Order: sequence, then C-alpha cells, then structure tokens
Amino acid sequence: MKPTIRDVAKMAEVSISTVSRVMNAPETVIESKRSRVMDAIQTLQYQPNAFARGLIYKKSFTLGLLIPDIENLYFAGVIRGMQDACIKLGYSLMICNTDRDKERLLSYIDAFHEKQVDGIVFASDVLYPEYYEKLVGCRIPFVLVSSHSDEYDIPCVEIDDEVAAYDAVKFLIELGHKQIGMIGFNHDNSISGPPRYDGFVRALNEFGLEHNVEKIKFANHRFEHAYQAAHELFTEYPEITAVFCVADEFAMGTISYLKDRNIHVPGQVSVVGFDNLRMSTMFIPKLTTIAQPIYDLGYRAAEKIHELLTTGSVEVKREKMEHKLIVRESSREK
Amino acid sequence: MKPTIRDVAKMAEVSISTVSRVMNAPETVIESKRSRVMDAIQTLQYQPNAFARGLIYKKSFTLGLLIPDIENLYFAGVIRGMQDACIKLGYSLMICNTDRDKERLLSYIDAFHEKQVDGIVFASDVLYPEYYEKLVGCRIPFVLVSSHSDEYDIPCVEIDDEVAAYDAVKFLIELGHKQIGMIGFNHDNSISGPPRYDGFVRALNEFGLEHNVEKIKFANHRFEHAYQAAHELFTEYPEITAVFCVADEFAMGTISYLKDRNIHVPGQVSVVGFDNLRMSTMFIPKLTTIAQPIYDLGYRAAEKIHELLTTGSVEVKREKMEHKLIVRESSREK
DNA sequence: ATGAAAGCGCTAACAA
DNA sequence: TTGTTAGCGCTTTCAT
Repeated sequence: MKPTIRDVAKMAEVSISTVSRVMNAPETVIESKRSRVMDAIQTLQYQPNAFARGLIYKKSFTLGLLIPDIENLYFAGVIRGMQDACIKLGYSLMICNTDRDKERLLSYIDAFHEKQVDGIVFASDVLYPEYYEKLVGCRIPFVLVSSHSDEYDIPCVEIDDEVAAYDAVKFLIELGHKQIGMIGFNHDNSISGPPRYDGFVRALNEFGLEHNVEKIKFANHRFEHAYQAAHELFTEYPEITAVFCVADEFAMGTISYLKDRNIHVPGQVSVVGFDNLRMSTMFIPKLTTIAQPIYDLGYRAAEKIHELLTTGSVEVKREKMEHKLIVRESSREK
Repeated sequence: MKPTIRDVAKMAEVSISTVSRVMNAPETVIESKRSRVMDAIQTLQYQPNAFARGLIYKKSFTLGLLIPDIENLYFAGVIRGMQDACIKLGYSLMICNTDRDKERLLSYIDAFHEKQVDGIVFASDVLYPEYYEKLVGCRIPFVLVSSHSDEYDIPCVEIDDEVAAYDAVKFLIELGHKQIGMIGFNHDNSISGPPRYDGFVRALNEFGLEHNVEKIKFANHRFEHAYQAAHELFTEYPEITAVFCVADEFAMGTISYLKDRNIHVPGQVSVVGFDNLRMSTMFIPKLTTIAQPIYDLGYRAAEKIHELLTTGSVEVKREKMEHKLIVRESSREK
C-alpha cells in the first residue's frame, strides 16, 4: 500500500493536521516537528493523493489538449510549448488525439469531464456546434489554439492566416511569377482554409493577376492528397510556375509530384509552404515557407486557459501572433 | 457547481445508492427508478467525479507515457497505438515529453505518482538506475517500449535490433556493396545503439567485409547531427558506396549531406534507414528502410501494462515484434 | 502551535 | 429492491 498522511503522522509522531501543514504552510509549524515530518515524508516516499486533494479543492491541476492528428509535426510543436507552460504553471497535461473523428472527440470530452480537468485547449480544428454544446454543458472552460470561432465568443490564439497567405503569394509575385497556383485546405473541414484562400485572392487582385484565382486545388491535410492535388493542378494548368501551399506537407507532396514529372524545383517551378515544420529544413530542396510560432502558440494557449481559470476572463480575446516568411531553396525568381 | 450524485438522487427522488447502482449494476434496480435516474443524469449532464471514485477504487484508470522527444515522428506512432489500446481498455493517457532531460523525467514520475496513475510506459530510452529506483520507490508498475534493461527484470516490447540491423546491412552487401559505412546512435545515451552496431558488425564479418567495421560515425538522434556525422564519414572514407543509418532521420541527414556534396543517391551511394516513419515515403528519394511496427509497439505496450496491472504479472517478459525491410528508392545495386 | 473532527463525492457493506 | 452509513485521504475550521 502507498503510504498515506496517517502513516507519515504516525512515523513523525504528530497529528495528520500537522503533516498537512508542513505541506501547505510550513512556516506555521515549529521547526522541530517540521523536520521530523519532512524526514518521514522522505523515508516513506510519501506523495499526497491527488484524488483526496481534488475532492477538496475541486481542481485537478490538469489541462486537456485535443489535437486532430498527432502524426502531423505541427502538433508536436504546440504540445512542446504547451507542456513547458504547464510545467511553469503547475499543471499536468492530458493529450488526446482525435484523428479528426467526431465521436472520438466527444468521448474525450466525456473523459475530461469525468477526470475533472480544469480546462481544455482545443487545437486547429473547426469548433462544431456539437463540440461547443458539449463543452459548455460540461462547464469546462476552454480556449482555441490555431483556430477561432465566428459563431461563438471563445478566447483563441492564432496567427493571421489571411495576411500570412497574402505575404506568401505576394512574395511569389514579386519574384516575377505570373502563373500562380495554390494547394489549399478544403473549406468545409478546416479552419484556416478560407482565410488563406482569401489572402491568396487578395494578393492576386492587388497585383492584377486575378486570372489565377481559379488555379486552385484542395487537399485533405496529408502529403498523399497534396500529391494528387498537384497532379490535378498541373494537368489542368501546365503553365503554372509557382505554387502556394497552405502546409509544408502539401509543399512536400507538390514537390514530390513535380519531381516524378521531372519538373525541377525551384528551377522551373517555385513552391512555398506554410508552418515551418522542423522537416522543412530536412527536405530537399529546403522549403521556403511561412513560419508560424508553433511552440509559442502552444505556450500561450496554456497561459490563456490559465488566465481564464484564475481570473475568470481573458484580457485579449482573440490573440494574434506573428508569422514570418522564411526564404530557403524551393523558390526562385522567374 | 457541477452536479453531484446527490443532485441526481434528489431529482430522481431516490437515494444516492440507487443512483450509484444504476451506474455500476443497473440490473439490480427496478426499471421505473432506473429510467428516472437515467433521465436525471441526462438532464443534469452528470458525470461521476473521478476523484471520489479514485479514492475508493484506488485506481485512476490512467496510464502515464514517458517519451524522450515528441518532435520525433517515431513517437507519434507509438502514441497513436497506445492511445487506441487505452480506449479499448478504458484508460486515459497522460503523455509526458522529457526532451531527454533527467530532472524533467524524474519530476514527471512525481507527477504520475501524485496523480496516482495506475501504470507507466517508458519509451525508447535508457532506464538509468535513478529512474528505476524512483519508479520502484513509487510502487508504480511499468513496462518498457522500444527499450529493455539488462540490469533489471522489466517487461518490455521491442523489435530485435541486432537482427534488424543485420538484415539491413546484409541487404546492402547482397546488392554488391563492398565499402559500407554506418551512422549509429551513441552507445552511452541510447538503448538501441549497441545492438544495431552489433548487427552491422555481424553482417560484415559473415561476408568477409570486416575492413568496414571502423567506418562508423555516431550521431545524436537528430537530422543535423547525422548531417555532420555523414560529413565526417565521407571525408574520412570517400570510398564508401553504401551507408546503413540507424534512423530514418539519419538517412535523411545523410542524403541531404550527399546532395550538398553533389553525390547522387542512389546513383553513387545507397542509403538505408530505420523505422519507416511516415516521412520516409515523403522524402526524395523515398527511403529504403527497416520498418518497425511502431503503432503495434505502442498498442502492445498498453496491453502489457494492463496485463501486469490486472494479473499481477506478464506472460512473456521480453516481447519481440517483427521488423521488415522495405525497399524503396534510396538503394541500388552496386 | 497543535489536534480533533467535519466533510469533499462516491462505493459498498449492512439493514430493512 | 432500496436506503443508511462508514470511510477512502486529504484540508480546514474550531478548539485548545
């Protein structure tokens, strides 16, 4: 059996309240007893039972994180950031990978509810009404990271996807490209799909290149889909010399396709990605991409839910973080 | 306030024990009351409090997972497998990323202890005596995944690293290569470093190629280190025509270096990786590699700790899973 | 400064 | 079949 506070009390020959005090307000107990208690704790390897504490505090000091796809390196970054923040703030973290499955996500919320997590961070996915209802029904505070909601007024941390996409496309235009395509996220199951598309369109319009607006194919989060989308894009518009991809993984899929078709990147076609995953410097050629502050996004999300939990509200509801274009090898002047 | 069992009882006009019964042994309560209770549960969105339950059952139905580096895709796979198994077995999962930091790992064990996790899965790292002592001190059962311990008798699930490495090198030899190098893990901070090295040596010896034994450089888990190691390897032994890399990430680093040196893969040099990460089919060229059943490893690890938890022991202590050589584009006949 | 005792939400033994 | 009650390990009044 694991030792309880009673065992410690017995060994130190004090009452259990005294033991409790050395753990929660050491200064209120006299030195001699305190050290006896600490010795006992040490030798018994005593750890207070979080269940008992939770029952009293009505807090678990645990946060839940819901992510759509753990095999996407993007989330590895937000997990790291969030976990570091959790350490700083004294929380444990419960990470759940939904694989973009609605049922699964809903059942994770139940688990969070039962485990009494103090707050939830919901990452990168569309906040469907069912999710919202359930979360609100459970009375668990939550924030969004790399996501937002137009319907509901939920705190969130993300970058400005529209501007980021605009920057990427503008960069391509300034390189002299006139025939520009895009591999985007489907609008109906992605949160950043629409704004990135808008950024693409705005840049095109601003530079009188609106004839490109139709040169777009959508893919479903993964490399293979982007490969296929690139195939469709280049079959339909062989004149394209530059492609804006809304994810590094899409950029890799596109380049892979181009390679198989013997089209050289960046010699014949320039490609810019999005996210700046660790992978983007490992790929050949190294990816020109829009860098998101992935780690910081995760970190801030944890701070934000903590703010919400402790103060009851949040100073800035919709927080935008900075993105940055990083030029590497997959793009070149036309 | 979140509703308690008392609120449900009041609304359904029964005693709290009856409510408890409909949750734990529904058949023992009469239909009429049961449905009243279920209605109440529904409308109140009641979830039993895991703290209270934990206090009684002395179980948290939560497992802890310790991984060294969440930005390594390898672990994404074991997490997925483990989480799926956890769903099946009724556990929640607490994932902690140690970043290979001893202090951090130790403090995560404390957190697990406090949170009363039922068991711990320790992934892919060396089980240092401090860890072992601490784990045993906490009386938390644990198993190793993609790891093992020679000093302690701990249940584990892994592949046969020696044989896998042997297979990879043998494949290169049978392709006609005579000058073969290796990029390995440092032996002092990796668990699979030594056996994979042994496999390399055995294959060499078996085919009379022992002059290659010295052609080895070590790297530290990451792409950049492998790039540097490849630089050293090829500077020292420019005659090399094939390289066995003990990780896909190393293979990518090596190929990247070769590319920068204008050495063609697989035209001039063949490279084989290890792990078969999702990435390995995204890279150019696609990686020939030793596939580990990563997902299954995670899945089995969860089943194993569950077995240990429920039966008190484990049927097969050291479990080996199958690896498989997958030939793709990064290797070619000499 | 310290101890006794109530109570957090639940389960299980016991009574009815 | 159902209700009453003790008690899981802890914190926190309230006395002392």
